[in-house]
Amino acid sequence: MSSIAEIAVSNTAYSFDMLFSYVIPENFIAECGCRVLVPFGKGNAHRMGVIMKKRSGSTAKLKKIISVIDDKPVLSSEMLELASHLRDYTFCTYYDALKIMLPPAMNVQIQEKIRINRDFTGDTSLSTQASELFEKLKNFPDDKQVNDFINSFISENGRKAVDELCESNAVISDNIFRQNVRDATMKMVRLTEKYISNPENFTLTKKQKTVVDFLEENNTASVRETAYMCGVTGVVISNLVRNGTAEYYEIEVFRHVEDFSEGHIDINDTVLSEEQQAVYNTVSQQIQNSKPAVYLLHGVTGSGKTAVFEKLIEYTVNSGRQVLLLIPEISLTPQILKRFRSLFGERVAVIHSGLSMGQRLDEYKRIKYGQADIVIGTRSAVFAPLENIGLVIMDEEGEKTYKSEISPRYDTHDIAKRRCFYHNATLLLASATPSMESYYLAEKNIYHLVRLKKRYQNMPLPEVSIVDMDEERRNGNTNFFSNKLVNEINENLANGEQTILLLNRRGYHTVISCADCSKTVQCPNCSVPLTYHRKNERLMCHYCGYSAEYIYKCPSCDSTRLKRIGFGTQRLEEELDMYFPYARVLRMDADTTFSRYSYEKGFNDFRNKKYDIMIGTQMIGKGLDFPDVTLVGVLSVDGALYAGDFRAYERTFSLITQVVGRSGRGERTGRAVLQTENPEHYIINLASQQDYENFYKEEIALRRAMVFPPVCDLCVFAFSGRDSTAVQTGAEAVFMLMKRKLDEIQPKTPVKVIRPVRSSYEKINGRYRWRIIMRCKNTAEIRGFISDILKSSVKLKEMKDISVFADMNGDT
DNA sequence: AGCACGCCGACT
DNA sequence: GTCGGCGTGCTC
Repeated sequence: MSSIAEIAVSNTAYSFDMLFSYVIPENFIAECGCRVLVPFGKGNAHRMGVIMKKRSGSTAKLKKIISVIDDKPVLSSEMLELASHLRDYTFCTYYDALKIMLPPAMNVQIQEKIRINRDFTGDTSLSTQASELFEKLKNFPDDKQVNDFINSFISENGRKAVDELCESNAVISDNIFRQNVRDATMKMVRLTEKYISNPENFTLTKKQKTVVDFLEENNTASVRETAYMCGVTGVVISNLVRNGTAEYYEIEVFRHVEDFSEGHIDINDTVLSEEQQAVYNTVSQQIQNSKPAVYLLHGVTGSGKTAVFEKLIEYTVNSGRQVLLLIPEISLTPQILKRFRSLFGERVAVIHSGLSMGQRLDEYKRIKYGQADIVIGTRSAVFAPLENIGLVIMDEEGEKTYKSEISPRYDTHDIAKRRCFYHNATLLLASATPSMESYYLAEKNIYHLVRLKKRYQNMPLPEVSIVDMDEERRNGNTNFFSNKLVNEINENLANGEQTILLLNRRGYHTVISCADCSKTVQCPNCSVPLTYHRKNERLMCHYCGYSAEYIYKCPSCDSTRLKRIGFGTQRLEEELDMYFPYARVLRMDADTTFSRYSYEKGFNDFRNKKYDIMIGTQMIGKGLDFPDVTLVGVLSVDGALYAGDFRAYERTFSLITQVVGRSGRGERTGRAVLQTENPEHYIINLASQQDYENFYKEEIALRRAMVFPPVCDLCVFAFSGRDSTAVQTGAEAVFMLMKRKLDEIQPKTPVKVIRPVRSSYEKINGRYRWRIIMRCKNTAEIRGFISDILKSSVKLKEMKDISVFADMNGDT
């Protein structure tokens, strides 16, 4: 008879996280995987928990479960086990690990409501504090006031007396579960009728006036957008609402997920080429074998990987098993969704962050109850509650969005692999530019490598020209556009063909620099320069959202000789105007990010040939399929090359390869123009030839020589805090601790700890950041060491007010 | 992270 | 004499 539950409790710190044992009261039905409510800590505050294990044993001194939330488990035993794994590998708490497996709507908040038992007839055994409290409570006329009083009583005196009253039944405690239902709406603001008819009745401050002017011009906008455009915080807007000038209302967003299908498409209309068929045969054979295996599909851009996926998915679901298709980012690949809904209809469930909580919950249920056997989604969809997986596909597997940057800091590859192992399923990783990690494992025959070498229908690869911008300058052209690129664009315009222009993000931003002291204007909260935004004529910080008015005087030396530098959007605009005055140009700005579906609209308009040229950053270079694009220009490929971290070459290669691959996907051969200051650079040359194999050879030699992943693992210990020297001191104290402990344990695999350094942006959001990088092998022993360090570092006095986390193989 | 217990200074 | 400061240790 098992009567004890081992429970993962919410809101524990990593330093004391463990499974806590509670008694399951006899009349409770509480299975593993059910959510429960438990008393926790000295104050017995109510907390959420999930039952991880059950056992029998002495129940002495254990607290009791208050209530069981689910009558059936919400998490399978596979998921519970996966949560423990996640905790061991990513150094998070049990509860954090469990939380990402559930849709956010299931992450309920508990609110305790206490009401008085009017039938209670006194109890002489009550302590004086409890009976005094009870006497006071009796004087309140309604439950609401009782509850309010008790809450303030608890915060002043603790819950001892209240619990006593609960125990003796003098008051009754109910737990209300509140779901975070901020569902699918966007907060909008508009001027009131009252203001519009009599504006003279209102007195406005300067900032309020800005907002009102903006609203008069635009009628209505989202609160976020209004704040952004006017350079104010939400407070100004809420003041306007309070004095009756403006009003809030809500509109529904993200509603378009349902209507994705464009009528039924028959999968039999998809005909595979010989090469595609060969890949299909190999992988489907493996799925039939029902043995866990990983395949790496390296297919050149435009080789028709999606068609192979479709056939494999059909094969898998026809054999009664389920499929998980993971994609790097949903807002850039709406066509994939459309396509799969049209092919497979209601069997497809979609999980991504753009859905409302209600929709996510619905999709989760459809998967859980077996109504959907094909799941498409981003990173977190790898935890979809499928119970009979046959195939997991990771499209564009080298994309960095597959690595979580927030706790739990997991890598989707690991989770997918583990789930495939559990389900005897096949994992198919696919990319035109596989990650070094995956290709390395394929080379070692741990993964099976399959290839698509030809473009679909044997279309040739784009013809790539590399333009030396240095030489261009020597010949007197100091503009952003080389003569070559201008000629190519003109040719496209004349032929009615489309062009994509790619800028690197760093250059795209304009920063303000002083001609006298040569300092840039910095964000007061973050150690990054403020960027100039053309749209609202303000200076903004991309890390913390700080916004300031445009300045004309250098903050350091008071000089007025300020200049805008960077790949000025302004100048770009002017040059576009000068060279291509009649072209229809679509700009996919970073500024547009606050309405993510404006991307989609933009892409659709571009696809429908409403524009001749599309300009944007990284994001337009990946995964999109525009059949009429025959020219791709990269204005400068250099920025990414010198990003400074060890993955810079890999990312540059991938970016160039992918963007060049956007060109010539329809019937006409594509061209690409790469502008660079380093025309001889091997990365650029290899990428222009789409020569992944040689890139890999060069790069792996480098990684071997320098001892970087994939030949070893890198664990980053990231420190942050409000005081800059305290963060450094904390990091140094932990560094000493690490050295000492390493000497003690003498690990079996080599470990090298590099002394603390400032993070590349030292200050973000007012917090200073330092890091320690550790070269190691990700073994159980090393993970134990990391966990131990994290737990013991919170006890160091130097670490007071400093937070630290460990990230295995994340960004350095 | 909270929360209680415990040991030293300024105050009616 | 006591109220309250925040150092220390624990959380089933």
